[in-house]
Amino acid sequence: MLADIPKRTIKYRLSPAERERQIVSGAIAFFAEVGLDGQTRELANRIGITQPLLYRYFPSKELLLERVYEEVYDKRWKPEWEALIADRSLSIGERFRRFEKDYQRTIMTYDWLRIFFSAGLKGTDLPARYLSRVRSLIFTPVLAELRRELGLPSPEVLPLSAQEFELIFGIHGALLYVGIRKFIYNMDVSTDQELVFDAEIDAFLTGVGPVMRRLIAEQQARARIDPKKT
Amino acid sequence: MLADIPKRTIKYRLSPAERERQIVSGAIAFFAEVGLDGQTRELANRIGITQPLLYRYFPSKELLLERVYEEVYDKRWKPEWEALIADRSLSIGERFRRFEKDYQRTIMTYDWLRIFFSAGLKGTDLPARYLSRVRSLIFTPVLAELRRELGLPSPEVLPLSAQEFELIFGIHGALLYVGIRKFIYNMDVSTDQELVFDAEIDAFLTGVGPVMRRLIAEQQARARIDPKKT
DNA sequence: GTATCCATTTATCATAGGATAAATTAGAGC
DNA sequence: GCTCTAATTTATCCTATGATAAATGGATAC
Repeated sequence: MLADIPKRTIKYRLSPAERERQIVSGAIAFFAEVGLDGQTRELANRIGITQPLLYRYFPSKELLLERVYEEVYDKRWKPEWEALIADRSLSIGERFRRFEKDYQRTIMTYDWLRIFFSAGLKGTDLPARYLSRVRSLIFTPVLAELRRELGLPSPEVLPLSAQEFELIFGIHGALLYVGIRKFIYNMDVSTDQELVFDAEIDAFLTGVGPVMRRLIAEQQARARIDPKKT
Repeated sequence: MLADIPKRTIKYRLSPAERERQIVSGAIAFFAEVGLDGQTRELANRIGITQPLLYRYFPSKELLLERVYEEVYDKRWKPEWEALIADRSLSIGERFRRFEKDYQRTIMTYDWLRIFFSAGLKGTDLPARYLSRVRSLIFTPVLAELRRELGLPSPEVLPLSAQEFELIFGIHGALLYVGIRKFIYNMDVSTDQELVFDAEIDAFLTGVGPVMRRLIAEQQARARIDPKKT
C-alpha cells in the first residue's frame, strides 16, 4: 500500500441543509424503487447514514414522504405550460403537441411515475389532486381553444362536457402509457419516443375535430328535445 | 334473550376444495385493496380463519400470490377475442371496437387493475408477460388487417414496425386510462364508459388510416435511400 | 357409540420495523 | 489548542410479521 487512505475521504459532518437535501434525494430514489413501504433502515443504509438520523431531519416517515411528493410533483410543474396553451400565435394543435411532448418528457421518469402509482395504490389523494390541476389549468383551456378553432360554441354558451374532457384524457393517457409500460410494467419501449408522440398526436388531432363536432351536435339535439337536462 | 343463537350458524369445517376457493377469493379482494405487501394475519382475519390455516393450503405467501395471478389474469382471458379479430365478416374497425369494449369491460375492475399495477411495481414480470400475449394474439393480427383494409403492403412483404404497434398501444392505453383514474388514482369517472370508449375509438379510427399511410410511406422512402436498414 | 382422520386452532419462534433516549465526537469559534 | 455546540451514532423499546410445531375437536365410517 502506498499511502493510508483516510477512512473518510468525503466530509463526514454535513450542514443540516446539505444533509437534508441528501436525505430527500436518497428517499426519492429509494421509495421509487422499493415502494412507499420501504424500510427506513434500508433507506438510511443506502444514503450511508444511520437510521435514527433520519428522524433528526424528519419527525416521521410520513412527513418524509410528504416532502418527497412536494419535491417530485410540485417542483417539477412548469408554469410556462399554462402560458404555452394560451399562446394564440400557434394553432391549438401545435400548442397541445408542444405541451404534451414537454410534459411527458418531464414526468416520464422512473421516480415520477413509480412514486405516483405507489401513492395511488396506497390510497393517497396525490394523483387525484395532481390530475385535477392538469384538468383545470391545461385541459380546460385546450378544449376551449379547440372549440374556437373548430367554430363550435364557446364554453360560456355551451359548457364543456365530460365527454369532451374524456377525449383529452384519452390522448393524454395514450402518451402516458409509454411510460407506464417502461417504468411500471418493466417493458422495453425502445422506439424513438419523439416519433411515437408525434404519430399519436397526429392521429388524435386528425380525429378530434369530427368527433367533437358530433358530440356537440348530439348534445344540442338532446337539449332541443329536452331543454331541462343539459 | 329468546333463544340461544348457536355460535356458528354457518358451517365450521369446510371441505379442502371449498376452503381453498374461499382463501383464494379472499386473497384477491384483500391484496387488491392493501397491496401485495398485505399481511397474512389480516388476510386470515378477513376471511374469518386463523393465520396458520393459510399455510395448510398454501406453503408460502408467494405461492398464494401466484395462485391469485392465475385466477385473475389467466382465467379471465377470453379465447373468443382472438376469434373475433379474425372474423372478416366485420370491418377491422368494428372488430377492434368490439374487442376493446369487451376487453376493457373485463379488466376494468378493482381487482384486476390494482393487482396488476402492484405486481408491476413489485418487479414481477406478470404485466410484461401479459402484455406480450395481448401484443402477439391481438395487436399483431389487428395491424395486419388494418394494412389489408387500407390497401397497404402485407406484413410478410413489409414487416410491422414498432411505430405501428405504438399506435395500437396508444388507443389501448387511452381506454385503460379510464380504469387507472378510477381504481388507481381513486378519481370519479362518472361518465358513461360506453360512450367514452366509442368516442375514443371513433377518433382513433378516423386518425389511424392517414397516419399509417404516412408511416409506411416514410418507411419505404427510407428503404429506397438506404436499402440495408429497414 | 366409538375410533380415527384431518380440518382447524393455540402457542411460539426469529426477524423486521418505526420510533426514541442517551452517548459520542467532529469541527467552528475564539 | 481548548471549548462547546450540535451532528451523528449506539443502544433499546415495542409491536408486527412470515412461518412452524403441537394441541384440539368435528364429522365420517364401521
